[in-house]
Amino acid sequence: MLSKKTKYAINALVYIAKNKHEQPISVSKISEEQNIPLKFLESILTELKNARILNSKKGKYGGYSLNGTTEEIHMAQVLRLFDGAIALLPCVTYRFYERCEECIDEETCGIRQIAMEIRNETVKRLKAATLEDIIEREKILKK
Amino acid sequence: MLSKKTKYAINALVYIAKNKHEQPISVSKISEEQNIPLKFLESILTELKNARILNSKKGKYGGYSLNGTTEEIHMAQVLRLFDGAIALLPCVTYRFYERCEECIDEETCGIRQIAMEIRNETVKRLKAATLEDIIEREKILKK
DNA sequence: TTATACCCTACTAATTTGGTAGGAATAATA
DNA sequence: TATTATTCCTACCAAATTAGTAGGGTATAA
Repeated sequence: MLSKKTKYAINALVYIAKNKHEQPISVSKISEEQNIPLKFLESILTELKNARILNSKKGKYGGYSLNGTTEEIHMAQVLRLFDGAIALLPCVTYRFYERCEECIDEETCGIRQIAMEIRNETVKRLKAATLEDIIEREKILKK
Repeated sequence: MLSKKTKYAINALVYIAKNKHEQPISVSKISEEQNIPLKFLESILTELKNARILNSKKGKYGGYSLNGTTEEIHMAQVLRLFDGAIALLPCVTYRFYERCEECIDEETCGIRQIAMEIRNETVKRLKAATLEDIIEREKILKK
């Protein structure tokens, strides 16, 4: 399951992407429009900024804007940032590798292979889920 | 990520399946062979019994045996039992449906559609991952 | 210079995870 | 029938994670 943090982050990013003509957008605006607790959202956007997914501008009329195009930013990035590894097992992740303590032989572990196949498929789809793709899907669904 | 409970459960099931000629098998035997804390494993096997995935036999020379063939028992069942929903969002699960509180319109939510596609693919693969399949994969990997 | 924003450091309550402890009930066998 | 090996049942618990809140400090445009 995605954490609320991840869901909030994606919703905020999609919102910013949809309103790119009026950037930067303030936290309070996003908070109101997207139903996200203000202070919590503040910390989320700070993390997105530190990860260079967003740009920020301080002071009056400041706010956040995308750092990159809507085709470059995708769900896999956001998910890894807030929820960590995407895979079902720590031993099949690339960035967050860890051995399963209870595992007797990683090389011949049957569920490891299955977890790897699922991860590959999932990551492929999450990378394809760019902001552009999400917005496009919503347009089609609205018809 | 799979919880330890789920991993322990799968390892125990695979172990029981591999040794089906000497059933029933006691918790202590599985605990030793599979590196799983005894008391914790006890509670896991009780849950598997309550879910009718295992049979139990009380008293001396008692223990657990599979309730069903190795082709019938698969990872999706076990995962749902211990970790709940498989999907990334509560609004795309069949058995554990819940609305996302923050969601503005479920019908036109772009990430919902993506989550649904990922769930379908993942469930398909987890259902194909029967005990038989896991054991077969391990045989091939050992060569 | 003032109002509007982001930035930073703490704190916290509730839930989940990964167990442990102790004994009662049951069944095989000597 | 006593012993022993096993499952079954209830209760407890510590650590980690999640989903926030509180309270200012700091930068900047008008």
